[in-house]
Amino acid sequence: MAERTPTRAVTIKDVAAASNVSRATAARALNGYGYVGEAVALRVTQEAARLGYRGNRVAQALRQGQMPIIGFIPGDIQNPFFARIAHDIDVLLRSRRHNLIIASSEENQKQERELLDSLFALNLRGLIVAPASAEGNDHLQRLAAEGYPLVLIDRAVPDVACDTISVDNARGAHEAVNYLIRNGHRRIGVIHDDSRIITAQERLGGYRQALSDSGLPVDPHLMAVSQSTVQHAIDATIRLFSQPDRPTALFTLDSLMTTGALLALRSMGLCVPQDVSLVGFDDFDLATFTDPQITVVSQPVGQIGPLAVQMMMERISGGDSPPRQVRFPTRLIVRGSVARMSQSAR
Amino acid sequence: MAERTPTRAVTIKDVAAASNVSRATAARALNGYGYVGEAVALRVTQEAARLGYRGNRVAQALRQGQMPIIGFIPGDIQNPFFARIAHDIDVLLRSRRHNLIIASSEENQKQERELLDSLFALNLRGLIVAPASAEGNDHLQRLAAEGYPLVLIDRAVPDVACDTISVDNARGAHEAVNYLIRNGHRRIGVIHDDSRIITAQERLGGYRQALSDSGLPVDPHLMAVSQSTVQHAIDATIRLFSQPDRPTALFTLDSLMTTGALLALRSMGLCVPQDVSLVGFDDFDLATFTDPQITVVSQPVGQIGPLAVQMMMERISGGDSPPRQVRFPTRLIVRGSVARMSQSAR
DNA sequence: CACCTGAATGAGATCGGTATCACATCTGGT
DNA sequence: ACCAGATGTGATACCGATCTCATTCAGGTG
Repeated sequence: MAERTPTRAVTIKDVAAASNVSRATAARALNGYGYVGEAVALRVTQEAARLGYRGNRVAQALRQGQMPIIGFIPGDIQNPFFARIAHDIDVLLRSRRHNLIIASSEENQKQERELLDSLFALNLRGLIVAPASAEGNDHLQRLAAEGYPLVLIDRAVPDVACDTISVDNARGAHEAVNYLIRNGHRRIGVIHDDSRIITAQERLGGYRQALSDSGLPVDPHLMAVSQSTVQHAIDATIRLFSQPDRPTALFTLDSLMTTGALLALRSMGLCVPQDVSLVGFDDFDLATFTDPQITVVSQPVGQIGPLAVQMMMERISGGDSPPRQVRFPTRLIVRGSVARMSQSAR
Repeated sequence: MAERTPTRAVTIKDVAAASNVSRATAARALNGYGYVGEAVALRVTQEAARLGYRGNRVAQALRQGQMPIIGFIPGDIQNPFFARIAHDIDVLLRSRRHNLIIASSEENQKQERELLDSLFALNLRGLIVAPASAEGNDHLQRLAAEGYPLVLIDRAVPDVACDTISVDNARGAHEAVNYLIRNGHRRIGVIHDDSRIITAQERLGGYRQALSDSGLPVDPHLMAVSQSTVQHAIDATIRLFSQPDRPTALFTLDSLMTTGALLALRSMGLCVPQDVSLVGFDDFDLATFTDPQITVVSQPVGQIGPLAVQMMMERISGGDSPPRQVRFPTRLIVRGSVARMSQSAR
């Protein structure tokens, strides 16, 4: 049928020639605008189908100014949290005839800047970003100020006026720690990371606040610095629980740290929840896989992607309403990893 | 500084005007080809920097025929196996100044076809695909025949002549089942799926072959049909182990099924490995998280992405050597989930 | 019957960058 | 002094699709 040299694609010129009309008329027939004769329109569409014509998106994009593509810069695509969101965004965008480019910043702001530049140069329609750092976001600020479609997810940052979707980290952490306190715990350890990721800062803030609200001291000996990897969390947990007067409960700031803590506690021969109670931030597969299952603060992962896409599409189609800042509540899922402290043990 | 209206980007025309040279000269200076005077070159690059000029990739792509983008169609981006590969590909492509578009087929061939079309229309430089089905791959075949840069990963399919990277599924499965046999097991169950994914078929083939090689019968009662989800695997496992003469060992064809099997066995009060020995195909986080840890057939995940990128870049830069078909060996990682059958128990 | 309106079409500009070609200038060798 | 070749620069075509503008022709109106 369609006689095609291997390398050359069918252009609108070919269709026009095959239909004995001009390029302009062919374009009108194929895109259905302006005046086109019925017979001609039919002929053109048939020829297009016969030749296997597919419009060249690049040329269209040049004319119209942009590619039908949205960029997504998550903190780390291998993190199930972001993988899930990426998947949701991808599916929804596709249903709106757009594509998604994913480029992971690997929690590195320098890389984030580079990615931003490189994606921006592709003339995408907009960007969805989970900023790697709470500070130094002038690159985002500039984009937002220019009115470029930008949606921030998971991590709100100050001074950047754009649509933002985040989670109430402070309150979630507060609730988790408070739950431990209500169960009689007084020495509550925390594995946190010293990075500039704002979610971690907010969660640590919630931990501190919960302690002070109950009149408990914020003891530096109970706070172990880690990074957001399983291995670092293992080390930090071991450090924390090798102390003479060790915590009776532990709060971990994300799922990787929770995993690390579990592995470390097991290697130290400490049982959850008999020896140590545990609450983690962010729900994850493993949490229901252990025995007992882990009590966690869960985030509404499934709502973030869809809302991000909705906000993005509104921006793209010219909505210039003031930026929306949505903050989802978290939910404490009580499972079996917290034991009630007896009075005597305090 | 750079006086920019919000919507209009800096073009090479602006740079040329600011430098008092023609567009052609500006282009030469910025891309470093042809003859350009030293002083002029300096002036142009400085003006470009001052104005914040970023080349328009879309225009470049139109001229040169393609976008500096590779497409990737995995079976399921939420599967850690593919997430890992996607990440590797992304990092390597970026170091070669390319971007990656990921579009998950969700193991659905129809969707795969649609994605292929939609990505193809974007004039990408090439596609990396994990075909959803072993059959009906005329869409891939056509692309390969045209000489379009195409690399198939994880799943080799017959009749498509292009670079392919896969894993020796049959041999891996054979080795796993053989290991169970050597440990005295005779009634070895398998959870398989009836889908058209070729890896599953090959692994099931290895299971069958290992049994026949040892003179053991292939008993349909020992084979439970599932799908590649945790929930389906749970059901299949329960069915399998509710029979009167239940298996003493179980082989699962992928990590999701292994997870499901573990959950099901626990819910039935069966202990691994005392009551049932278990070997799974594909290593995964959970496997080292359980007690005892699970013996698995591991695939060289970390090698697939890099090799795929290498092959792709060779194709893009015009290499027209005959298609390479690389098949990686698997490795049996012996951990604690297989018990030796005593003679008496047979 | 001149004039207008709407339908149908083609010619050509345009998007931003790149590549070819032509023109000018300069150098050095004979 | 003259020409070949190297060097620097601008004009212009081109990639493929779209859109504006001009043109043509049919039919209706005063």
